Amino acid sequence: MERLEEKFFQRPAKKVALELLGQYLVRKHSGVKLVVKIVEVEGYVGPKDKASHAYGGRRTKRNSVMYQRGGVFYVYKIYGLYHCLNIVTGLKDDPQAVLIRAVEPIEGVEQLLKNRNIGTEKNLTNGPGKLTQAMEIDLNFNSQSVENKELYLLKREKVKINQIVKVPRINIDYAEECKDLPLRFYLKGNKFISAK
DNA sequence: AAAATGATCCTT
DNA sequence: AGGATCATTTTC
Repeated sequence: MERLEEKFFQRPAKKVALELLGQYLVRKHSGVKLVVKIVEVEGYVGPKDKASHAYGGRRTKRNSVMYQRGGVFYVYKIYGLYHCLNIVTGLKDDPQAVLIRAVEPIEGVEQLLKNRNIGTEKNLTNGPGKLTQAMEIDLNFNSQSVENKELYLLKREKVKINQIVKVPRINIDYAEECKDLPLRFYLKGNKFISAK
């Protein structure tokens, strides 16, 4: 199966976000292979996006990865507890990214359950912090290329536009007029969409 | 140097 | 509806 290369991500975040739905994310870790399908994403679209870490061209130790070329992972720790997985999009010095919000388990469910220390698929990967815990994704992947051996994406059939729901993003109440922008996309009817 | 803040999750 | 929990960011 064909992998998504850096080139795929070197386009506007909104477009990349839409096309990421239905694609597979693969994690290889000490001989175990985990495969999931991306079912929910959010776009963060540059310096004028008040919801973005890079709003106003802000550049800090944490978000500096967003200014790299599209096709590298942006992983950060939130609330001191959880990790969020993003993929940088656009060209160098254009800070855009797509946040992976929810995925559907395809392969390696046993290991995913074990990593989350729970017994059922309910609440297994339906949120950004949950999926990173289930797949053992942490700061080690920050600024790594999508073209690496332990975490990468597989190209799958493009999802039809009428199966995609477009709504405002979540938990960005501070973003004022930007908070109503429809940049959260998910697969209609999928059981692994994050709460709310 | 100190205070505030989360692109969240879990329990009540 | 509120608490956990702490690295990062912002403020003084």
